[in-house]
Formats: sequence, structure tokens, C-alpha cells
Amino acid sequence: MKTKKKTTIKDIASVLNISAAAVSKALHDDARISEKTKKAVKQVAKNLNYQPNHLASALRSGKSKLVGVIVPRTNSNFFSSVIENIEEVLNKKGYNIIITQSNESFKKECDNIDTLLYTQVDGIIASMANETIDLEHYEKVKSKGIPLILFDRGENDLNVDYIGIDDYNSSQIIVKHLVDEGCKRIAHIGGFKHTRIFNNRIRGYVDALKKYNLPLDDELLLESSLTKEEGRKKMQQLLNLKNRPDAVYVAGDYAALGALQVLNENNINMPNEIALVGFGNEPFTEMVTPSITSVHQHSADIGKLAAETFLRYTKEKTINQSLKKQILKAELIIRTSSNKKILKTNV
Amino acid sequence: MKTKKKTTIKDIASVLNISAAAVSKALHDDARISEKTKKAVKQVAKNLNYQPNHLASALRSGKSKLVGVIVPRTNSNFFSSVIENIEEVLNKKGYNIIITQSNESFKKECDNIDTLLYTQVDGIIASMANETIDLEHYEKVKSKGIPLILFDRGENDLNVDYIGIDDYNSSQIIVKHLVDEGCKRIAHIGGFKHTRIFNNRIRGYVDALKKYNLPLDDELLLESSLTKEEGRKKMQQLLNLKNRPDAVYVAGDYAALGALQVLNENNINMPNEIALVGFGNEPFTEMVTPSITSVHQHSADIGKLAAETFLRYTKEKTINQSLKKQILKAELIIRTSSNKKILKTNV
DNA sequence: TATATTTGCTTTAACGTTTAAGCAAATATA
DNA sequence: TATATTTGCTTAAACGTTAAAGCAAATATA
Repeated sequence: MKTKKKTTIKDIASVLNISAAAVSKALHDDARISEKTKKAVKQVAKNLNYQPNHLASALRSGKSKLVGVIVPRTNSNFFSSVIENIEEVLNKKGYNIIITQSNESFKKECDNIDTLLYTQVDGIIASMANETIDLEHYEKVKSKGIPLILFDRGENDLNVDYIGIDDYNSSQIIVKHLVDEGCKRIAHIGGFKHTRIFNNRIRGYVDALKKYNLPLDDELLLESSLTKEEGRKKMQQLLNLKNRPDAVYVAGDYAALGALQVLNENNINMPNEIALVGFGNEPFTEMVTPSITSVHQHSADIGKLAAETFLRYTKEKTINQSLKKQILKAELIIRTSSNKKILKTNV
Repeated sequence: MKTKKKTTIKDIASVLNISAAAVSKALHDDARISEKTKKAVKQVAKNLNYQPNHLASALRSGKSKLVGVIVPRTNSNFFSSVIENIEEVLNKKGYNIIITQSNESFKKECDNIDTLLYTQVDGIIASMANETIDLEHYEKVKSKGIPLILFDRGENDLNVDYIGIDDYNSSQIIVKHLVDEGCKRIAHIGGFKHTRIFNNRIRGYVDALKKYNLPLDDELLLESSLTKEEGRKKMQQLLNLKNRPDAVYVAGDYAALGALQVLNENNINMPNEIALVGFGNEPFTEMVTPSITSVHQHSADIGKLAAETFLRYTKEKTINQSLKKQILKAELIIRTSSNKKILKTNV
């Protein structure tokens, strides 16, 4: 025998000969229901294996208790860690998350937003695709009064909350580290300038070079999509220069991995001949040979802050967002690829 | 001005002076609505920026168009790839997925199922946590008539669909490969026997040893949770033996990575002194030194098959599941850690 | 021309819950 | 003792959609 029919609030009500409304209130510990009734209701609910229908309550209350999460991809450690922490914080408050991937595609990102809106999510936490320049789909979210929280890849123009690390400063720290290691010609394989975070990293790099009176050579500053393949290409390009760099700062770990492969294939000693620094602190950075110096982005904290920021909006009557940035300080994890172990003055 | 009020089917109806039901049918291309009305409805829907309310339709139709996915963790390449492909197949059919992680915890897995049932998912696609032995929570899913599809970590007793690779055969292929490489004392760092897939890998290993007349030494067969740390410990344990193995087959890549680290730290030559084989073909297996031979589990195919299997049930009136296994052949990717490049007869 | 069928809608009810409003009984206040 | 307040419920409506049933007008069939 299959139990097809699911038990509803009405079934409980008819067992106890009270109204469905009373049952609903009892289950929600309403003050106007006697303790006796509450106990009875809960007991019957248990006996009948009652499972509240989320759809019905969501429809009625206008709150779906679902939060949409949009990431460029899940199989990066950074994003999966952010997601894990968003989930942890939100689950505790009775929210579930719907994860969608844009695969760095603008079109997919628009579709994702449509599906999330259609699913009636109570909020959206997103990190933008590389391709995204037009922001109309995000404006649509805002105009519906749904809280929108951006992390990592954000955009000031949207005037919503943003959680991320200080990219500009990270570049400064990296350049300082390379200068400390004695590097004089530091190249940068960056992301696309139109993405704010990559632009910030580029600006930080340029300004730091100026600060240390290092040459700002155009052929040492490259833009790319930061895939492993692009990392290989750009590294090869740098090796083809008459005047090679003695350090390469890559704005993403996967591209840094590609660069590392090319350097290894060309038997170029890291860090002595060329020092290498990545970005993101993906787990593989410490598995490869040599291990890659990289920037830890505090993914766990970013996830938690994003979730908590959303939760704050759930307590408000009307959503009125404005640009509120929560910037975390990134951490440079120094590994073999840039650690010359030369005698340094401990400043 | 904020557009607080969302447009509903009724708004469209009143604009066109027709009934809400007619609008609903027009939007669903019902045969009994004239082309003229359909066009008009769709036009007005567009003008008013109408977004269907998923909750309402789900409540009414009894179909949420949501599918729950439970994985032990998302930051493994295998699982994130499976998820990606489930999503791709299901999105095309108008389904969204809710991803939850059990973190290998039985308790969390039970909670996940409760939340998914509460969210009224139309189906659940799951891979079981390491800890899970009791299957009552899965039985609950079945008894509600919700299609349940298991992949990778499944359980025959549940009598539902299962998609996975042939673990027994994979072990056989691995042992054959190691024998071909000239190994005579092959150890196995396996998962826990109570998990069916790991038990199958162990059985495959044992039977293959018999087949090749190799000694079946108890101290060469270890059970573990297959984390990186456990891999380190078990490898150390094997190195402490008076009679060391000349090959180690590890049932998971992370544990294999731990083993590799210990071998490198002890300056043991791979593959000549000890050959190493992992399982899962995680991306890092080809990044580390030496690169690790591993088993590719066809994650993309598993994801697609799981999704398609679910979709088949959506076409049926009553859900009547039974044990239906879809077993894929795994593929051994031979890398440096086990490739001695000795002269071999090409059989 | 009379009847049957098809077309294109409308009306009504329902999905399971929550919420506002209401009301009698019990209790407190004056 | 009369009135006000509180307690513990009930009733009714609503959330936005869909599905069943129904019905008049248009078209087809005999």
C-alpha cells in the first residue's frame, strides 16, 4: 500500500475537531492558542507524519524562503567555499538556496535571473560573469524589491551591497613582496579591465610599480580571460620578449598554473629566474611543483557576510538598497614559486 | 517610484476583458484558445512585464518543477561535474535544481531530505554520505511517491534507479595495469567496506590478485575515510612494513595525494620503487609531480543519465521504482606515477 | 433545415496555507 | 454586580494559478 495522499493541516484539524486555522497557529506557537491544544496538535502532526507544504505557505505569506545564488562556476574552490558558507548561515534561519551557474556567459546569467525570479526567491546573491557589462537584468531584480547582494565580481553602478576583498591593495602587497625578493621587472597577466576587480588589480599593480620606481613597460601588462590555456599563451608571449621579466603576477590561479607549466617546460627556474604569483589560493597551488604563491580571498568569510547581509534585509519592511561595500583584507600565502630565501631585512 | 505590486494573470485578464482562466490557457498555448487571443495575451504580458508565479502554479498543479540534489560535497570535481550536467539536462525541461551537501554526515543527509521534501521537490537525485547505513530517510522519500535516483554511492536495498561506474571491474583493470608494469606486491588503501562502491573496489582488488596469483597479504589491505590526511597515515603505515609493497592502489584521489606527499617526502621513486594509482581523476592528479594515474568516472555522463532517468518518471502517472542499474565502464588514465615505460608486449 | 460537433471562451472551485476579523466564554477590574 | 479585558478559538477570505465543467456561438454534418 502506498500512502499517496499527503497529510495536511485539515487532517490534523478534523482529528482534533478544531479549525485548520487553529492548527496552523498551534504549529507556529501562536500566543492565542492554549498549551494543551498546541501539544495535542503537535502530537497528531507527528502521528500522521505531517510535512508542511512549503508552496502553500510561501504563496500565502509571499515569502518563498529560497535564496538564489549565481556564480560563474561551482568547480572553483573559491566559489564552492563561498556557497558552502552561504548555505550554512541561511539554513540555520530556515532558508534554502538555489545554486545556478552562469559559466561566465552573459546570456546564461540573464536566464538564471529569470528562473530565480520565476521561482520567487526572496533574495539573490551573485558574482557576475566575465562577459557581463549590461546590467539591466540586475536592475530588474532591484526594481522588484528583491534584495541583491554581490560578491567578488560586483559593480558599483548597481548601488547594492557588495562583499569582496581589497583587490587594489592585494596587488600592492604582491608587488611589495616581489620587490622584497629582489625582482626588478615585474609583469602582470591580468583579467579584463572592464571587470572591476581585475581593473583594480591592474591599477594596484601599476601604482605599486610607480611607488617602487620600477619601469612601467606596456609589454609587461597583458589582459586575458585567465583560463589555464590563456595563462600558457600569455606566459609564452612574455618569454618571447627580448627583455624578459624576472617576475610574473597572474590575476588568477588557473592562468598561473598554465604559466607554471610553460615555465617548467622551458626549464626556467622558479623563483630565481622568474618568480611567479597567482591569485585565489586554489588548493592545487600548494600541490604543484613548485608550489605557487597566491592570494587567499577569505571565501568562507565572504560567504558568511553575504548571507548575513541578506538576512538583515529580511527583517525590513521595504527594501531600499544602496552601495554598501564590505571589503576584506586579502592574505598573501608565500610559497616556493616566489620565495628566494635570500637574506632580507625584516622590516 | 517603485513597482511593488507584481502583475498577475488577472491584470492581463482585466486589460483584455477576458477571464483569468483564458489568460492562463493562452500562455500555455491551449488548443481551445484562438491565435488572436493568444497573441494579444502574450503582448500584454510582455508590456506589463508579467512573471508567472511559480509558487501558485506549483501549488495548484502539484508539481514544483524543482529537483533536489544531495551530494557529500560540491568542491570535488566529480560531484560538481555531475551537478553541472544534471542542471543542464533538467533546465532544458523547465526544472530547477536545489543543491544540498551532506558533508559526509548522516545527520545532515537526513536534514537535507527533510528540507527537500518540505520544499516539495518533484524528485531527488542523491549520492550517499560515507556515514549512511540506515536508509529510513530514503524510504520516506519513496513512500511519498517521489522519484529517487542514486548515483555513485548507492544502495541496492533501496530498490531504486542507480547510475555509477563498474567499481569491481575498475579494480581489475587497475591491478592488471600494475601487473603489466611488473608489480608483484600490490597494496590497496580502500574506503570503508560498508559503502557498496568501496566494497566492490576491494572485492575487485582481491579477486584480481587471485587471478594473477599474487599474494593476498592482510597487511596490504587497509580501510580508511580516504581524506588526504588518512592517505598520508595509511601510506606511512605501509612504508613501516618489513616487506614494503611495490605498488599502492588508493580508492580516492585525495588520499592518493596524501600518499604521494609521503612518498615524495621519503624520496621514494615513483613509479619504479612504488607505483601509485588513484581513483576519480580529479584535475590535480595531472598537476602534481609525478602526475597520478587515476580512474575517470565519466561524471558528465553520470549526471546526464541521472537527470534523464528522473525525467522519464515525470511522464508516468504513478511512480513505481525498482532496482535499475546503469553501469558505465570506467577509464584508466595512465600517468607518470605508475608508468614505468618498460618494454611491454602489446597484448 | 435541423441536429451534431467544434470552437472559444466563462464560471467555479480547488491547491494548503496564513491572516484579519469576529465572537463567546473566562477572567479581571471597578 | 456591571463592565472591560483577555483567552481561545472560529469563520472567511486570500495568495496566483490551473483544471473541470459548462455554455453560447460558429461551423460541420445529414
